[in-house]
Formats: sequence, C-alpha cells, structure tokens
Amino acid sequence: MLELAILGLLHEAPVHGYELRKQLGLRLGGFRVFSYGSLYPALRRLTRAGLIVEDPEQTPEPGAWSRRARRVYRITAEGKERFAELLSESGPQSWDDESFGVHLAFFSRTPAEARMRILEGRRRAVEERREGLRSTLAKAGAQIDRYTRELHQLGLDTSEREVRWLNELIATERAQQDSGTGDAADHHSDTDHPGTREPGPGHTET
Amino acid sequence: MLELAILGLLHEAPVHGYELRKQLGLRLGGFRVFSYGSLYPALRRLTRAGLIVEDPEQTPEPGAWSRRARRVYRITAEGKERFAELLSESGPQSWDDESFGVHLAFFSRTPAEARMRILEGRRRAVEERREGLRSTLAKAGAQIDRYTRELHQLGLDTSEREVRWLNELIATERAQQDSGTGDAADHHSDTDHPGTREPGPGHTET
DNA sequence: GGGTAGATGTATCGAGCCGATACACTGGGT
DNA sequence: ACCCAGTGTATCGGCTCGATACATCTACCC
Repeated sequence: MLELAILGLLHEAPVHGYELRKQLGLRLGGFRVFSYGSLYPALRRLTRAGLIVEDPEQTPEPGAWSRRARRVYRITAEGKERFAELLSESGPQSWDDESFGVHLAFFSRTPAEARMRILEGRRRAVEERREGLRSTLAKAGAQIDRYTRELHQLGLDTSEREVRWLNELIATERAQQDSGTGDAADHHSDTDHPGTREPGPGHTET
Repeated sequence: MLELAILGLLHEAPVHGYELRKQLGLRLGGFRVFSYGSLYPALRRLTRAGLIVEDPEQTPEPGAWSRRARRVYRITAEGKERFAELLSESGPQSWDDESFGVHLAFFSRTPAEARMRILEGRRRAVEERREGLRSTLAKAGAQIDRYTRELHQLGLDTSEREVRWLNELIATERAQQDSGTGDAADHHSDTDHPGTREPGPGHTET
C-alpha cells in the first residue's frame, strides 16, 4: 500500500522523503500516516526495483555529502506502469480499512471499472463484518461481556452507516458511468443490489 | 496485546492453541482476530517468560509425539500478576482501536480507576482524531480529492458518534463508582470535564 | 558573538503481526 | 476404499511501527 501511495505522489512531482511523508499525511488526511521506519525502507525497495530513481540533478554528488542532504526521488516509466497496475488491483487486500483509504485517495486516476470493483468489494467486506457482528449479538449477545456487547453494537452501527455511504457512492458512480462515458449503454436496470459482480475473464494475477 | 488476550483467556481455563484462537474470536467478537502466525510465537514467548506453562497432564510425552498432538497451556502465578499489571496499563498504547477493544473485553476484571483512565484516554484520542479531521476538512476541504473528502466526512461522523458513546459509558461508569462501591468514600471530586458535549446543530439526517 | 530551541532531514533497529504455506491426524460420508 | 473437511501445530518472509540517533538549518534572544 505504501508502494501505491509513494508512486501516486511521485507521479505528480519529484520530492524527497521528508516532504513525501508530509504530502502523504495531507493527501490521506491523517486517517493513515506511515512512519519513517516504513517510508525509507520502502523508498529503497522501490529504487532497487527500478520503479523510482534518485534525481541526479537535485541530489548532491557522493563527494559533497553532508548528511541531511535531500535525496529527491523521481518516478520511472516502469514505475508508472506499476502504478497503473496497482490502481486496478481490486482483490480482497484492497478492501480492508487501510488499503481502501489509500485506493480512494487516488480514485480520480483509477479506471471506472476498477473503481466499481473496489467499491463493491469494499461494500461486500463491510456487509460481511456487519452480518458477523449482527449474528454474534443475536446468538451470544447475552453471554458476552456488557462492554464488549456495547462495542459490538457501536461497530454494527458504524458498519451499517458505511454500507449506506458506499451505496450512495456506488449510485453516483454508476450514474456518472452511464452519462459520462458517452459510449456506455444504460444497462443499469433497476437492480440496486447487484450482489457479487464477477469481474469476468479478468483474472487477478498475483 | 495478544499477550493480554491470551493471559486473560487462560486465566479462566487451560486450553490449547487452536481452541484459544476460536475463543479469542468469540470473546473479541470477530472485530479482532489474531492469526496463527502471531499466536504460536506469542505462546512460545509467554512460555519462555514463565507466564504460562504446558500442562504436563494433558500434553503427551516427547516419546509419543504424533504431530497435531495438543499442547495445553496453563497460566502461572507470575502470569496472573502480569495479567493484572497489563489490565491497569492505560498509556497511549491502550487507546488505539485494536488495543482498546481487547482491553474492553476484559473490563469486568479491570479495576475501576484503570477503567476510567482507559475510557478517558480513549475519548481524548478519538477527540484528537475528530479535531484533526475537522480542521482538515475546514482548511483543505476544497483542495483535496472528492472521494477522500467524503471518506473524511464519514470518519468525522464516526468519531463524533464514538465520543458520544464513550461519554455515555463514562457517565454510567461514574455513577456505578459512586453508588456501587459501598465501602469506598464518594470522593468523586468535581474535576469532570463538562465540555466535549457536542450539540451538533444543523446536521442533515438521511 | 554565543547560546539554544525547534524544525528539517536521513537512517537503523528490534519486535510484533500477518498471510501464505506446509504437514499430519481424525471423522464421517459415499 | 476413497476422499474431504475440520482439527491441530508450526515456520517463513515481509511489512510496519516506535524508539532512537545524528546532522543541519533557521530564528530568536542575551
């Protein structure tokens, strides 16, 4: 996920580590902050993989190295490819809280079909959590601790609200898909709950 | 955190790893599940630390070892001490989502003062998150991505709800502390924070 | 000039947790 | 006889975090 976030920010402009983390906090709005202990190793991983490079114009020569000297990173062509690839990843690992937020932050660059898959996948995940909490409360509600029960109730309410929120988002998305992409047929029909929408032949490689 | 959860469950009855994980899922209600990749190393750590032991009566001899043979763990005296110690830990690390849930699951065994500290610490943490989201929306609301903005709004609502929830929990707790503990002097000391009670005006309800 | 406080900036380390994976025994159904 | 799902223990690599260290730059005050 850090990989996606770094690539996404470097896609816009070359920056150095410290600045990158601040941008990350702003872009992700503080609901997800990565520590330097994750950031610097990730930058090295990405460099090793050839997805980003240290900008030689803004990074000083090894001779005049002062410590605290900025290392400015740029995204490469392979990096952009990888970024597009990651954007369209819509498997279960894109549905958990953290990853979903990161994905959402780059939704404006995400293809419409991938957006749909991610939103519906997320909804499915939240619905599952909701049902789990619901059945736990129904079946074991009397046996479990009062505090835990209250926490479950709070989690249940939160899940219900998020599902409603996702439904609105999906509806908006669908409307834009029908009107915005002139070629798209208006096949939205009347099914508000399309259920498990299979991506079809698009096999998720891993 | 796993340490606390394991100790808490073994405090009630000796069980083996597999069963332990199931109990954990039930007790924590599925809002927090630990994987075996965490559980088994944790069990070994705790054993090495002398906080738990393999029950020799229910664990077969090394001679007749079949693989898949159950290793039944029991809590030791030191383990019970450590458990009580962990229960009263109320530092910042007890306030994040995951840890707070685990702490709450064992609240019935937690001393009243520790309960208060944890609840108020949690409230403070959620209030901070709420203010962070609020200021982000106010200051950078127009610049950030529409999707991210919506996610922030959802997070803000969730935080507000949790603060209200915590306020109720704290009020109940305070009332019980004043009335319930017959021998304890009612030294509740009016230092309660009357603020943070959100009036929530003009909130559009769906 | 000298002091010092705080932001900037890069970097490492240990430890926890996870997902994937492997292996092995058991019970029941067909 | 065969298979399969559930039970059970265990390891591995990899990601992330918090703590920590160290160096530089700026600004402000005495």
